[in-house]
Amino acid sequence: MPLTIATWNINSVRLRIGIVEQFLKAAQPDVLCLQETKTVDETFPRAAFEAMGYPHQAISGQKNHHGVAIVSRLPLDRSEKRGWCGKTDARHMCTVLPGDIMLDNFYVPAGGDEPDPEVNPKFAHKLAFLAEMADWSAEVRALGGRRIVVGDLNVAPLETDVWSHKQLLKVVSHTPVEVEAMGRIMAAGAWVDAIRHFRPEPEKVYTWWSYRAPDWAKADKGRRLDHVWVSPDLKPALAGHAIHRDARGWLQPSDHVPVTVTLDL
DNA sequence: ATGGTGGGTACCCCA
Repeated sequence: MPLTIATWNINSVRLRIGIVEQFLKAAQPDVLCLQETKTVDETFPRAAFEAMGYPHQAISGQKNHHGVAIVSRLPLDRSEKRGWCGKTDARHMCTVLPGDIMLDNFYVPAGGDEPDPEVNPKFAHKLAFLAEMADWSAEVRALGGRRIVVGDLNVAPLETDVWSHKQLLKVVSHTPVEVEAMGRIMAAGAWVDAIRHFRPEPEKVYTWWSYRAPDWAKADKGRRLDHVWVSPDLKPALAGHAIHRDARGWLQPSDHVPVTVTLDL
């Protein structure tokens, strides 16, 4: 049985519900994980997703910023949010899919502009969040079971995850300290990078292009900030993927594009 | 080296 999971930093789900519908019609994922929904739960467009065939919903929003959600054709069980770094930020939602597959949807702090935790508390928060994810991954590895992590992790870990490794060494998202922090998560052995399973280096792979570039497609100064990881026991089930680059060119786009992974279970 | 764009909200935060 195929299972397709999508992840997309939507940068306001209310503003972009139209292109979300466009994406769902085209890609037909079973589950869509959103980040940066930017709405409290009361004004999340529940009915629109129901009408599109996604009645099962696990939502964690807050005013102004952040916000994550999982909407699904399939029933969701034991959905819960959890605080990270001792904060109540809406950056994580967990649920269990049919077949006992645990799904975690993350929105890792972007980290501000200055890549120095001593002077920039946002960058310190990002590093602390990634460190907590590493501890959590070690626990997950010990527990075992079928698991999927998706989200905007705001780190482009590989040299080929950015348009210019050299020019981004001091740019938040690709600094050595962040890459090492993500390396410690992966060193726990809990995760297989599903996108790089399908698209190994040295191919360049991007999921985000800045709004500030006048011609994003021509300049193509992208970064791979959005990720899908699966537990090692799901690696044999990895059946396909897509990076929906065309969505960056849609009307009023998000700066991130949807990423889908299909498992054959 | 700098500033470029976009979203939410309420005149400034965050990405």
